Amino acid sequence: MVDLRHIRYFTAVAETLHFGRAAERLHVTQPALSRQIAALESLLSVKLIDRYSRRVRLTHAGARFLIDARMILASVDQACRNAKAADAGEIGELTIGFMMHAAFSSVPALTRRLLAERPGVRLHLRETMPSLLVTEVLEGRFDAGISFGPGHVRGLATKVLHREPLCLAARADHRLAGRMEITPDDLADEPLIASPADVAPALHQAIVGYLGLDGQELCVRLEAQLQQTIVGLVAEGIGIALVPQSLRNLAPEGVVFRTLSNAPSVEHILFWRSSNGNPVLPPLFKAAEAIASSIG
Amino acid sequence: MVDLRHIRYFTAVAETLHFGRAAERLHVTQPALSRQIAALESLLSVKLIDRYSRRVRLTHAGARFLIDARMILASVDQACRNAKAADAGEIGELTIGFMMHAAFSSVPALTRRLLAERPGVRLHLRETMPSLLVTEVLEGRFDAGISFGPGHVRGLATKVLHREPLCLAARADHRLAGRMEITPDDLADEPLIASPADVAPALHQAIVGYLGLDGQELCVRLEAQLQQTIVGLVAEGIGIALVPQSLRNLAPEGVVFRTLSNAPSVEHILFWRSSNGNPVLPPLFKAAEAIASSIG
DNA sequence: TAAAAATACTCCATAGGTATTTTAT
DNA sequence: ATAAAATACCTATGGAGTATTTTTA
Repeated sequence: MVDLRHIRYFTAVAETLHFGRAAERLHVTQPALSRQIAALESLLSVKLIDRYSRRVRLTHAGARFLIDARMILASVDQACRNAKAADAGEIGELTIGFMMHAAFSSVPALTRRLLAERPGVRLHLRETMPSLLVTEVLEGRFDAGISFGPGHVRGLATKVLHREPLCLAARADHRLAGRMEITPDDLADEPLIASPADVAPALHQAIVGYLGLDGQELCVRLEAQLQQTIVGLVAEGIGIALVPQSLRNLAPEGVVFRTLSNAPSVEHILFWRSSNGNPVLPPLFKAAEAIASSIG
Repeated sequence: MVDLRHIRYFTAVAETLHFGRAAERLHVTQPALSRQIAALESLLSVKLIDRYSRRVRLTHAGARFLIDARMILASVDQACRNAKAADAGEIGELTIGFMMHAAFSSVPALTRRLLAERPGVRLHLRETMPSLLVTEVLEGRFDAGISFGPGHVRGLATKVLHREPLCLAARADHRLAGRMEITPDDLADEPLIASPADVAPALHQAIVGYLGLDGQELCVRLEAQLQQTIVGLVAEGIGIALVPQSLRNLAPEGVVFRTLSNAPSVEHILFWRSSNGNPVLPPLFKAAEAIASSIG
């Protein structure tokens, strides 16, 4: 069976056209080299080298084999380096799922930093309904997720990526649109549009806490999973909402955003399965730490 | 040093994800396989496989290495087949030099047949001054040449490819242009344009023989190496010429061709260095024989 | 407890080394 | 006569086999 020794030895002879010097280059003796070349020719049933008493030449088949042999040796070398690079997280693939509106805040910051640090990494970004994110990460289809905190889930590790205040989203003709600053009292009788508690517990909690409804049910006129859907409904005049500030980036015409006094914040949390061994995860944590440290 | 055994063994384990079954597939025992995989990981300093007590999984580095490993094994296989194919003349390169006007007769016939028989062969066709052809072939820059017979040259082998009669080329306003058939006597006093004897001995001999000038000097008004140059000079009214029939294919306006009674023929000869070991030469001979057998 | 991989130990196939021969210039 | 590859013969590395142990689900 042909093996790399044959190919290495052949390449040395083909390149020097001299068994003695090739043997020297390979740190073996000339007879050992002669025998291996003969063995290779016998395995292939093809003469690769013409031996004359004072010089050596490649046959046409040998010239062809040299081309392939060099390619093979380069491939083996590359394969070894690739394995090391993959182990070090320098090349590889990473799939990140995220709630959609993070596409305008934490996702670009995180990916820009990771790719700058690891140009060999291929990222797969998957906009995903928040309700599915944790499952996808736990079951290994995503390496990491970004949402408003999955809470404490066994087997998940987390890191805060980004923090942003909530603000009021209302249509321009709404009575609160004229105010410069909004207080919880202003919102007391207003029916809100919001996500269900189970979809975004942290966001829900921030809103409930801000309104001072300890234990009371939040009065929700309409539920939607995605923040941009909520803003869309605000634009239609169906209600008002408390949404993360970054939603300004994708608001439709006619919606205004107003600062809340003592505004509560929500966090974008990066999370991953603790047992996930993808070597690209550590560089991702590092990128996450770097952008988290720039939180105000 | 990594060798193909490591790569073959790893691929088997990676594909079965089971050391026992992989060992069976490889016709070795499980401990031998385990040791070789461990040796590979140690050579790379990278863990390629995660072993659990009841199942085996690839690490990320292992998954990367599997991709490369399969490619390497396929390349080795291909390299062996290429060497055999090159040895059999099924793939390879062949350089053929030829006198220019053969481009309209023997060259297309020969190359069409060779390439139909050997689709993997790459042909390099080189239009070449006849005076250079023999040297190029003898010195190995061309594998074969096509011309009007190089005569007997030590170290060259030859094969007749094509035979064509000579005919008269004259300008339309020449006195012989009106004749349907020309005899040697008609040409007695006419100064001819022709190639020097050393450039195309066989052609020269055919003309001398036809005119019945045993030993006498051929009366040549003007010499040129290439037949198409000669026809060009005929078109300018500088003289007449006896040229191979295939020159009709590239005659300029105003030149007519007239049949010679008992016209002599010249042969297109394929020749090559007898010691040239290019495995594509035998298929070329075969193609040459096939088209030669269709000579009238 | 059992399936599956790792380890311990032995053996031998084969790659490599030394000395010599062959070959063609 | 000599440069260079092949051959003969011996040595020893390391890959493979058998038997056994370790590991964890």
